[in-house]
Amino acid sequence: MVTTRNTRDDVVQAAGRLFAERGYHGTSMRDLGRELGLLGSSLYAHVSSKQDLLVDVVEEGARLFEALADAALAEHASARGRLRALISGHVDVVVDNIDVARTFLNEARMLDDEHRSRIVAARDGYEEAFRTVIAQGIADRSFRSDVDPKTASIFILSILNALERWYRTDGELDRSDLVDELSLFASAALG
Amino acid sequence: MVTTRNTRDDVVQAAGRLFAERGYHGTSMRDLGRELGLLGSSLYAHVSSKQDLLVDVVEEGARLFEALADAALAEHASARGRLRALISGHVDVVVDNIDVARTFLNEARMLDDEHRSRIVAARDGYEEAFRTVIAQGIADRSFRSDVDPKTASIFILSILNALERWYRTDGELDRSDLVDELSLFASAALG
DNA sequence: CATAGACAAACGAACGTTCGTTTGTTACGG
DNA sequence: CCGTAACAAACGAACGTTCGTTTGTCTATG
Repeated sequence: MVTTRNTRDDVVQAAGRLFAERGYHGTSMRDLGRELGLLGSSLYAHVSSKQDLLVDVVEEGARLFEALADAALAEHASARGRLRALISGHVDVVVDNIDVARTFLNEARMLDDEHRSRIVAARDGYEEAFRTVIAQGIADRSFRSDVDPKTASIFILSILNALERWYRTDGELDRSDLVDELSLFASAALG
Repeated sequence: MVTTRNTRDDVVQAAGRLFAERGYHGTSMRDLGRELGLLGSSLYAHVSSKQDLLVDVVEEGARLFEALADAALAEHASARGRLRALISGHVDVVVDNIDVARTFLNEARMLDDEHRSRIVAARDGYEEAFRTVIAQGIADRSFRSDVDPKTASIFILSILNALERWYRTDGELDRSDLVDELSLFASAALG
């Protein structure tokens, strides 16, 4: 018997998995218990409410994306370098934390008002990183002058945020090919 | 008192609105009844189950996208013309049927296996229209030869499918400006 | 033209089930 | 042996759905 007892992190991770697959409202505490081999009521030894679990998963997602943006901007100076780092980092976050990313992207709206507004702010900040980098590239003539940084950043983020809907690590396209395709597409679009 | 009685279409439309806003599992029959000024139980004079409502809304979405793709391909011959028609038509469908589109895009996975596979097939067919048009443009040298029609079609559709998440008719960007921005971006990306 | 019958829409109460959560108790690991 | 993880049972509320009945409207017939 190598089975150990469950920790809070086990519970949060399993919650992320089920929230990603079935949605927050499509997942019951008993479902989650079954996933971990225990009763639904036993989960309350680890968390104080179902909503708490959603908060934990979504805020972890927010932290991952914020950290990636900070690192990308710190480690690169040119607009093209920064954009590629944002894209590559985003792919890493989604591929390595698929359940957290899916829950962050699709279930954050189920949060109560207070927590949701914090997440919306984080998301806005993340989008701003893209917008700023694109504006930088327009200013230094790396990118075309007729692109609108606001819509262009939304478009590129739309592509990145949709990855969770179709990209699977066991498909034909490996991670670095995906980053290449994404960077090529974005680069061409920005001129 | 100008109140009239509700029809089945009223119920389906209200269901689309709530499913889009709160998700299928986040909407109860009593919520839906309240939206129409009736009791939850009264809805069963119009539909036979909650799942039926989801089927109705999602299949309407599938019909709208299929019809748009057929029209775009029939009315244009060139790759660029067809792509712009696909984009413009997609924007029309999303803007004019926002609740249906959101439910189609986000809640179709809540369908039972049988209905869901029909919807997945419809979605695949829709994506194929984009892929074929891009391949056509590569073949006749309208587009760059180093774009992959498969990933490019996914990327463009990712942008279009994300519209429901941010585009609002009361914002700064009107519909034709949006279509221009989208077409410009896609055109530039494809070379 | 009046009226009885058919019909659709809605009600209100209740069904059995599941929901999130609480409580009290037991067992196991450090 | 203490503390935490888990159990088992139970709570009240909400869930989707069914039932018998009422209401209002349209239509066919006498």
